[in-house]
Amino acid sequence: MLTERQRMIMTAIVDDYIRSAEPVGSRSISKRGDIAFSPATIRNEMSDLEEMGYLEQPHTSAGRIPSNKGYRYYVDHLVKYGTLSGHELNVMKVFFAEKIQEMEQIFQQIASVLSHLTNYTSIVLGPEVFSATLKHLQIIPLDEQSGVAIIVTNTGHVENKVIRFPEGITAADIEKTVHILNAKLKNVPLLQLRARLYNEISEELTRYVNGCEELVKALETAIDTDEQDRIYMSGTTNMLIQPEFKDVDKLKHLLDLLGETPTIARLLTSIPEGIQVRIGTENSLDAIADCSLITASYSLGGQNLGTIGILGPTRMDYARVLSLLDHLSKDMAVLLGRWYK
Amino acid sequence: MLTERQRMIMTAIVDDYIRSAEPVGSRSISKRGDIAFSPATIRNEMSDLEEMGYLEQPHTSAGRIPSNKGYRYYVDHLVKYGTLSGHELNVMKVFFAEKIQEMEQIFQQIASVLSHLTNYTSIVLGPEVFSATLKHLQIIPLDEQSGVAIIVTNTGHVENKVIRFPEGITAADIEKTVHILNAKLKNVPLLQLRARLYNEISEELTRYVNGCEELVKALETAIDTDEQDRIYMSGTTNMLIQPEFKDVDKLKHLLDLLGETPTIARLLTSIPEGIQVRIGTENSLDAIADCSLITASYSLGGQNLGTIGILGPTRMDYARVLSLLDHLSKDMAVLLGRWYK
DNA sequence: GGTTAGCACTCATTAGAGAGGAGTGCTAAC
DNA sequence: GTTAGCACTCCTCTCTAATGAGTGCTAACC
Repeated sequence: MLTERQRMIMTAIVDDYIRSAEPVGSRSISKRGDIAFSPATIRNEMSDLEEMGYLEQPHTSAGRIPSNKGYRYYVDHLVKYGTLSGHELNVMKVFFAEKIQEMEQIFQQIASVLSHLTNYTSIVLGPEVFSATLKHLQIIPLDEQSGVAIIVTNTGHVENKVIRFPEGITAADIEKTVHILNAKLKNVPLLQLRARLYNEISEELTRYVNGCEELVKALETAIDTDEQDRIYMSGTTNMLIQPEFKDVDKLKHLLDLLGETPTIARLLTSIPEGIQVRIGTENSLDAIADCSLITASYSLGGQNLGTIGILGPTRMDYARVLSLLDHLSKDMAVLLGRWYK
Repeated sequence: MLTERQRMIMTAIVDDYIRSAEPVGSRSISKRGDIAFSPATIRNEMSDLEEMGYLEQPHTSAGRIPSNKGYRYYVDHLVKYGTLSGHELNVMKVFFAEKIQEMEQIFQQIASVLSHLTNYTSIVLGPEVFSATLKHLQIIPLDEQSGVAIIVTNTGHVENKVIRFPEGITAADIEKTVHILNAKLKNVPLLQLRARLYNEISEELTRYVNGCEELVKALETAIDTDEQDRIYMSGTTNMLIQPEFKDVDKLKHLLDLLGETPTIARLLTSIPEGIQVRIGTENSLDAIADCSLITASYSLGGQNLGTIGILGPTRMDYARVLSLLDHLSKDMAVLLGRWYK
């Protein structure tokens, strides 16, 4: 579609604009050395590129900036993954060498490393709890009417919820129920837990225990954990230093959105595996219409576990972020493999 | 110290400045009606008040604004608690009528109500877990080398931590240890748990179980929960709309600080009971040198549990926030009483 | 035909000048 | 003790002109 020269010019414009945040003029490209044409020639090409929708002009006498379509073309055809700098590798090495105590720490730290290295906002989607299997289920009574339901997975993750006991159920009933459930449900994937609770189990239970339907219903709420617990974020305040968010209103919208963990969780879970770049309005959330979201899924043993991502202005350093995410998502497999042992 | 007229003028200046965020001139005060003196007279008084350090002047030909000392005097001697508006009462009524499922929800919601009613940032310090007593302690093995230690309190709070088993300990040993610990430690306040673990218990345990010292040490880390889990915050982005934070650098510092939950936790736990106002540099944190922190502790049955607070610019509506916090902290006692039943 | 030099034109940005106005401090009169 | 009057300060706003980066177009060049 585009000639080689147009591709070179396009690359130059995107690169320059990413660096400077200023519209790029024909003369500055001509002076770069790698494109040995006069400003007039480049102007003609730029005019064509604008007509095709890859560039736009803030006003008649300004340089050009990439349009969303332009960024898309750049990401799809032009960007070259860079190699990581010594500093970057070092920061990651230090991080991966650290002794990790808790699962959650890994993801919080990954997010922290990402935002520090990029000066953008990082979002990490931790592994789905549901891919884990049930290790142990327990109800610990607090008083006559209520107790804490606790679910432990094989990964060491603990979910807990205060539940209210149904009327007239005895402590012995509860104990019996839990005992039966444990025997039946051990090592069952959490994902299937709900279905199993309803189909097989509850039928059998009613034979032994009075009023256990209510109890099972209460238990169900405990496994119904929120997706938002999987979200780890870091560097949200880095948005402040981006010139595209000088406007306080726009900034507030953005930060408010980032505070809505459930929305962010929904956004990240809806993204397919692999490395993905969503530019501007491709995200269909108004608040991040000026942002790009780059994500990379990480996996273990072929199974997709979660996603790490960077949210920055559309004018973000795609090359660097892409190579960083690529590298880090692969390292995570190693790290998690070590953890799960 | 101050004459009645000076106090009136002081009140007028603070009130006006809180409303307008603009330096207050002598003429505008004279026109208010409640102070029937000419601008010249008021100018003389203002000059005296400035000399005493209660007012300052951004530049020679501007009006006066309250100094930190001025705000301090205002808060200590001049402010009158307002009565809450119908709207405010209504929002709170709706909130308190809501069915609360989990303890944590209460505090998150209180924070949310506070920030929405005030348009400032709210911070809630939840009750100290340590004031609760141990209901149940358990170790659920994940594999040969590790397991999850779970602690349930009488309030339904659950703490959990992955621990590594000491070398050579058997499943039976672990079970025995947990059994002994439960018998010994049930209903012990968490605060005393650590001491009891070391003094009485571990001595007795060594008689029965091999290598249990290591296990106890691992358990200890589980009760060592972070203060930061007690912090609930809402409305941090409200800082953006305050004119005192037009400066992006200052704003970033502030938001970064608010993201450091441990620091915030330390700040709030260091504040004495009752209603407290900390103005500007009284907080000794650079990032909130232009902010005031108003806090009110809440209690249940005479025992202090935690704190609710509002962080806003020093130019904040003290009267409204004070009466709101006063009211809400008292309501919380009722709410928590109902919860603990 | 592709490339380039030249030139007129556009328009955001900046600096400077001047007017306006809010507010003060001081003095003198009430 | 209070107030009117007045000179003075200094911020803010607006207007203007200059600057300059960048464009589009045309005509010449290879």
